Amino acid sequence: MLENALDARARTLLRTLIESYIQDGQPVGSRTLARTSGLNVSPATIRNVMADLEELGLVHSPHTSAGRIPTAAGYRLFVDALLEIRAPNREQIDAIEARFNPGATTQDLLDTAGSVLSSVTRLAGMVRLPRNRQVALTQIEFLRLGDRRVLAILVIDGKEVQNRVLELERDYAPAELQNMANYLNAHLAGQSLHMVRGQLLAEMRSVRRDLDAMMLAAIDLGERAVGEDDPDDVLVAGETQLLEYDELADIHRLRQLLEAFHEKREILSILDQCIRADRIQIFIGRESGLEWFEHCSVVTSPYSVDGEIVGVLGVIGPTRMSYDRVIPIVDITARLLGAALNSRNEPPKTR
Amino acid sequence: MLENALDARARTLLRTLIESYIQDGQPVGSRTLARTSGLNVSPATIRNVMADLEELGLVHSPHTSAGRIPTAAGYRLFVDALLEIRAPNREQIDAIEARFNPGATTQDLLDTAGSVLSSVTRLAGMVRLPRNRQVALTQIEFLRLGDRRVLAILVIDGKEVQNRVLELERDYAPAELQNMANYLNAHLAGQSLHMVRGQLLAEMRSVRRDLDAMMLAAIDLGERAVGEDDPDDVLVAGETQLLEYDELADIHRLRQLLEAFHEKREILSILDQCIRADRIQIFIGRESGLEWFEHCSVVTSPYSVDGEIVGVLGVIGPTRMSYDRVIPIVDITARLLGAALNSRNEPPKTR
DNA sequence: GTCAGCGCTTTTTGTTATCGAGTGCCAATT
DNA sequence: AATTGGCACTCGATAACAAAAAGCGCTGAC
Repeated sequence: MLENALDARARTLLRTLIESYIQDGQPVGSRTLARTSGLNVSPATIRNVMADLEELGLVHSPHTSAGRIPTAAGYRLFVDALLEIRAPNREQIDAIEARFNPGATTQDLLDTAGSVLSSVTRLAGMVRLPRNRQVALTQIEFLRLGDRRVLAILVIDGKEVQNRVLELERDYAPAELQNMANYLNAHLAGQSLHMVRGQLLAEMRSVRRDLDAMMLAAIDLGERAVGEDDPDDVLVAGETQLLEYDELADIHRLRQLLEAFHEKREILSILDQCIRADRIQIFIGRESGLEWFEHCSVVTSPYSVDGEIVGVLGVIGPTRMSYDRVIPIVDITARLLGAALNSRNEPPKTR
Repeated sequence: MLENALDARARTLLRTLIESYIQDGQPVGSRTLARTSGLNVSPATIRNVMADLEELGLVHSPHTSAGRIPTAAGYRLFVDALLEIRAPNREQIDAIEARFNPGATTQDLLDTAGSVLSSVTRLAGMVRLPRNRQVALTQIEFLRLGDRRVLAILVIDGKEVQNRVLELERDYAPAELQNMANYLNAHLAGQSLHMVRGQLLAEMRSVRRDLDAMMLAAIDLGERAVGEDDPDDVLVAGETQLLEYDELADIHRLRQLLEAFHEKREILSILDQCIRADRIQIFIGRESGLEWFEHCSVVTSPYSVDGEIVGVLGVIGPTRMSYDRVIPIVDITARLLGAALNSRNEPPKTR
C-alpha cells in the first residue's frame, strides 16, 4: 500500500499541505510547511520529503518553482488515512435537526435535506429520491378515463397521492373497477408497497385457478399500478454555490457542470454507484468516471428508513473542499433525514 | 418625443450603430459608422451627430476615446421606432412547428416551447404556465383520506389528472362523497374549469334553499377543489446559455441571475406585468424594476387559446441581443404554442 | 538524516514605451 | 449653415523589459 511507504513525518507533511491548500487554494511551499507543520525541521528537509511525495504521485508542482499542490491520489490518501474528522458540534446538529419538520411530507423532507446540504456546506447538494418501497399503501382506487384507459390512484401514508395512468388490454366498466378496488383495499391496505407487490405476485401464482376473472384483473391492475416504479429522479439544490469557487471558473466546464445538474442523468449514475455502499463514500476527481469532473469531488452517504437503505444524498464541489467539515455534515444530514422519514412511518404502523 | 428630435440621418446612424454593437459587442467609432451606414458623409460629420445623440442620452462612451455604445434609452428608441424585424423565414417556422407534437400533453407542449425558445435564440427561455381555466373538466372524484381530509381528483381533457387535498370542516362518509361526485359529474362534466367555477358559485347563490345539505356540500367541495388555483409557476429553460455572454461574466451578477431563475418569484413578477399586454413586450435593462437586471433584456409575448390569453412566454438575455432575430421567434413560438394547445382542446369540444 | 547556502527557474509585479483607435475642436470649404 | 479635413490630445491595449519574490534542486558540511 501507498501509505506504508510513508513514515509519520511524511504523512504529517502531506496532511498539513493538503489542509493548507484546502484553506487558501494556493500551492504550498516548503517554507510555509516548515512553519505550520509543527515539526521541527527546516525547509530544506521538507523539500526532500516533497520530492518523495512527488515521486509517489501524491503531490505535484504546477511549474518548476511553485509550491506543491495535492494530486487526486494525494487527496485519496488524505481522506482515507490522514483525515481527522471534526466532531460535529452539538448545536450544529440541533440546528440541522430543527430544519426537519416532523409533520412534513416526504417531498418536503427531501427538499429540506437538499437545502440543508447546500446551505451548510456551501456546495451543491443532491438527494436521490427514495424508492417507494417502504411506504405504506393506505388505499387504492381506479377511475375509468376512457376506453381501455384507467387511472390508478394510490394513497400512501394516508397523506400522499400518486397517480398512474394504465393502458389496458380490454375495457372495464366503472362497477368492475370499483369492485377490484374494494378487493385490493380489503386485502392490501396498510402494507408497504413492496410487500403489496410481493403479495400480489404470490397470490397470482398460488390461487390463479380459484379466483374469478374479476379478481385476477384486479390483481393485475394493482400489480401494474404498483409495479411501474416512479421515474428515477434526483433532487439538486444550490448548484449556484459552485460559481463562487474560482478553481471552477472556466466558463465552459462550469456550464457543463450546471447542465449536468439539469440533465440529472450523470448525477444519477454517480449516486447509484453509491447506493450499494453502506457508509460515507467519496469520489475525487475523475474517480467517478466522468472526465469533466476533473476538479470536482463528491461526498455521499446513503440514508435508510427502518434499517433499509432507501436512497443516497450528498454534495458535489471542488476537489479542494473542507472534507473534515463536509463529511460529518453529509453524515448527519443522512441520519436526520432517515430519522425524519422513519418517524413519519411510525404512526401508520401502530394503527 | 425623443424621436422627433432626430432627423432621418441621425436615426440611420443610431440604427447602424446599435446593429453594429449588437453584432460584435464593441464600441463603434465614427470611422466604421461612416463606412457601414451607407450615408455618404465623413467621420467628422458623424462625430457631430454622435455628440448630439450623446446629449440626448441615447449613446455614451465608456471612456474619452472609445467609440459609442447604446444606452438603455438608445435601445428603447431602437426597438420602438428603428428596428426592422426580419421576416421569419418559412423553414424556420416549419422547424419550430415540427417540434410541437400535436398529441403531447399540456406539460410536454410547455416544455417544448421553453426548449424551442432557449435553443433557437440561444438565450434563457421562460414559459408562464397557463391558468387552468380553459381546460375541460372531464370528471371529478372524491376520496376520503381520513378524518376531515378528502382528496379531490380532477380529470381534465380526459388525459391529465390533478389532485387536491381538501381540509374540511366536518367528516364525510365515503357514500356521501360518492353521491356528491355523481352530482357534480352529471352537472358539470365537459365544461371548462372556469365555467364550472362560475356555475358553482351561481348555483350556490340562486338555489341555496332548494338544495339539500348534501348537494350544498357537494358544491362546496367542488368549488374548493376547483377554486384553489394551482400554485403560480413558471418554467425556465436553458439558463446556462447565459454563461456564454461575456457582458454577463461578472460572477456575482451571474449567480444572482441564476438564483432568480430558481426562485422564480421575480421572473414571475416580470412575466405577470406582461400578461396584460396583448402583443410582444420588451423590457430593457432595469425597466423591469429590478436593479440586478442592469445588462439584461426581456422579450415576452402572451399566448392564447381560443382567443383568450392564458399565459406568457419569452426569453431573457443580455441587453445586447439580436432583437430582430429574437422578436419574431418569440412571436411565432407564442402563436404555435397557442395553436398546439388549441388543437388539443378541439376534440373534447366536438364531443 | 538534517540542513544552510547557492544558483537556477518561473511567476508576478511594476514600469515604461509605443501603437492605434477615436474624440473634440477649429478653420476652411461648399 | 452644414460639411469636411486636419490636428492635437486622450485613453486603453500591447509589448517589452526589469526587478522582485517564491521556491526548488543540489551540494557539501555537520
